[in-house]
Amino acid sequence: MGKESIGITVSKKSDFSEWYTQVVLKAKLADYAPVKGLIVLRPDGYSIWESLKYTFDKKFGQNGIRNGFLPVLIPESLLGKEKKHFAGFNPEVFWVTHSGENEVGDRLALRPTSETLAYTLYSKWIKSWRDLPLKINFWNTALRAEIKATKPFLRTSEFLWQEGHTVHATQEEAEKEVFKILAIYKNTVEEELAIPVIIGKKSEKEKFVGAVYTTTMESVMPDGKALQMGTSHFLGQNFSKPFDVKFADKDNIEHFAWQTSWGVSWRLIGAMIMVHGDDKGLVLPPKVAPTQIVIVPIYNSEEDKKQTLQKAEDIKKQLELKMMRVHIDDRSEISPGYKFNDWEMKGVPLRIEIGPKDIQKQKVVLAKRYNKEKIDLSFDKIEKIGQILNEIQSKMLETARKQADLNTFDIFDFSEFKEKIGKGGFFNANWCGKQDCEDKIKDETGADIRVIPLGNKNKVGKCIYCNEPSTIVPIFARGY
RNA sequence: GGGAUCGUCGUCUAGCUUGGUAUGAUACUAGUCUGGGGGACUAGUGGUCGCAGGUUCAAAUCCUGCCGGUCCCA
Repeated sequence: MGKESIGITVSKKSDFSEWYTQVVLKAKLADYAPVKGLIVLRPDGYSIWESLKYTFDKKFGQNGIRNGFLPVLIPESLLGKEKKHFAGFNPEVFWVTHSGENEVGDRLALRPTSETLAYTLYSKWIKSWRDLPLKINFWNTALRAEIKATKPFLRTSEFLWQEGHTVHATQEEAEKEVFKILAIYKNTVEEELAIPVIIGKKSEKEKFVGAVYTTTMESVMPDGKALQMGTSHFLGQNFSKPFDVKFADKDNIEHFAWQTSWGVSWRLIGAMIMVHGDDKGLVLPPKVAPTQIVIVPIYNSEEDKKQTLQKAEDIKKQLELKMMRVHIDDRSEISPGYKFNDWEMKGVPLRIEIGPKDIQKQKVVLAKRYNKEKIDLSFDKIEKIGQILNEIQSKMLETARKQADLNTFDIFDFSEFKEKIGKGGFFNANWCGKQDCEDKIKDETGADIRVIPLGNKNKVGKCIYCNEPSTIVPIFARGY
């Protein structure tokens, strides 16, 4: 196997789909499981997830949300209680029909989502207005059988996610919660993963089955397709009624509660790979990188080796004191060049090269992954590395934002829309609000309404399809 | 939902048309030399050819079914 097949063998531009799969496998984030549509997370992949979980937990906690845990099996009778909800999920539910040799009475679903189970419990737990609000988040996996072609992190039959479920005494408070969560999602994804997103509402057609409305966070990927990166739903009383989630209010009258549910999944990792990766492999934003800095010591004689490794250790300790995640690649059997390529494929944000020549000049060579820049840094400036990592983080967001802007277009003419949609992108287009037009646009272009951005009001125009007057400007795109 | 294509040591692969106990590389192990962008030489380990049937004296190769991967189009 030559150097061609150790690294990524296709370019991101010419064969995006193949490129993506290779990066996931070769950067050792994940591998395929023996069952169709399931993947295994390897330590570097799981570490990114843990980092996101840590940040979300902190922010959820500040908002009065605590974590709980729900079982994976849901009886059919429960899952079917809210009819539209059930109809929406039924085609992709995995069913457990046997325990050992015996058939189970009520079939058991492997949870596709936990609303029905959580709310059965909530109805027991909530009696009084004093029990509200109830805000619990669950970190778990959900199972939805994917018949179509699967893709690691983006479309798998089981995925890691968090699902939050809150209950409130008033509609106003519940709706406020929906948007608070959406804001947490947006700022976390932008600050941690350096991916710019657009938040807003889904159309009636695209909303979560069972919700009153769905808010969403969407981003345009480098191949021009849209990726839904998280949703926060206002459930109204649609579930509290069938599940009997009610409480005695201060007026001593029983009321049905108002509810929300919301989630993000490991799709966020998929988005990060697509947005930042390049032809050499993965590029990790420093904040979520399992290893932020790799030190490659270079030496030949035994004496040089000792001296170089010693200095590398010193630098490592110095950086670790500042809470940076550092690794020294002291593998002796492979050459420095191999290591450079290896760590670049794995996306480590910064590389420090140090050898006898550097020690003589009291400096190291610092290589930045995201723009391939190499600079000299003297020993007494080592502590500046923290600052450099922060700069990289913000530059990456900036670059991603420019990329997204280049993939976003205002469009006023339907035939022009049909022509341009082939190349992908986000299209801002006026829409009359009728589902009929939405359906026909989808039929003729393959694009659907990804998001109706917040604060988009009174932009007077004509519906791109039927030419009726319109004040709504959703983003149309083909999605993942 | 429709179409195409693939599955052989850890990885990539030759062999399949025309059946006869599997080729090479890389990785791995050991040693020597090397070391600032995917090193060199020598020796060694590793595969019941995705799974299950069938045809045959004989199946990686032919037939049937299944499982899994990848890509393209709705």
